[in-house]
Amino acid sequence: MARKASNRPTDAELGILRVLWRRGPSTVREVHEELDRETPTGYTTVLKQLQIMTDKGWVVRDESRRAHVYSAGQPQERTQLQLVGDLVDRAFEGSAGQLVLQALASRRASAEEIAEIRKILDDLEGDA
Amino acid sequence: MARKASNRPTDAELGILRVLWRRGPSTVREVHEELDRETPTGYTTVLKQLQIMTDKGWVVRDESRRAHVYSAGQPQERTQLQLVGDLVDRAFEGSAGQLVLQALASRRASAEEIAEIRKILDDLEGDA
DNA sequence: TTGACATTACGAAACTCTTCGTATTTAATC
DNA sequence: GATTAAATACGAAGAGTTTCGTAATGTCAA
Repeated sequence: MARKASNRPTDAELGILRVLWRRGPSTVREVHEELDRETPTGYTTVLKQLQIMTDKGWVVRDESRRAHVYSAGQPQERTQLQLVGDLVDRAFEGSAGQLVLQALASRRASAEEIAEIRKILDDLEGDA
Repeated sequence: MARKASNRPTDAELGILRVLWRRGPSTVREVHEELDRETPTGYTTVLKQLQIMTDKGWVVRDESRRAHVYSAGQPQERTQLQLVGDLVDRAFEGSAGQLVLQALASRRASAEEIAEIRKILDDLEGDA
């Protein structure tokens, strides 16, 4: 009796991806140091996660040096896109507009972001 | 060695919440019939989930009749808000604006929704 | 009251996720 | 080559999720 794999990074995996997005390619030690500051974590825990994430394809590993170097397997934007699309399907019946409304209603967006959002809205209406 | 409870509905739980949001208060049989169309599921599976969700507080149970009647424990919008906020924190470094940009870049929004989004943007800028 | 049948309760199996201890390997240094 | 420090590999434990079979219970009708 299993659940089907969900095609999105788990919480721990996303925590590591955040670090890699910020730092770029990093060794286990580097990832661990940063992660350990936010959330105390064992070194081998991070190592194991990175190994698992390599298998799953979330990160790629450069083994050319003794300390392997890991980096995100796909651009940050692509992963974010997947996550948003997934949430739209699971909680908003496929309506991105509804999700946007909830997001804007709840949290601050910067003036620059608001301007960018307007531009995208213009483009969207231009097509229609 | 545990992961900490994540304060958001799991996939199966969200599937059931979607049904309750659409149908309103429903018996196990009603939820099962609808869910089974999209994703074949056993009756007792749905029952068990609803019992678990009752414990977790995601749904409330009316036992006044033989066939218990379940309904969502909080408004759809509130759960959606939690989910969006959670994703903003976990994948967008707290920036709702970035999430909105990704959402709009990826999926269609209706003309009505776009108009509504513009209105919210106006309000946001009015405050600032 | 006694079937018959629907419904709920209970419990466990199969699997994933997360964590980390211990063992092994690697590479530089003596 | 032997020693040593750092890094990786392995494996397993504990918690949570998802699924469902089977048992117990409730309800209506004959």
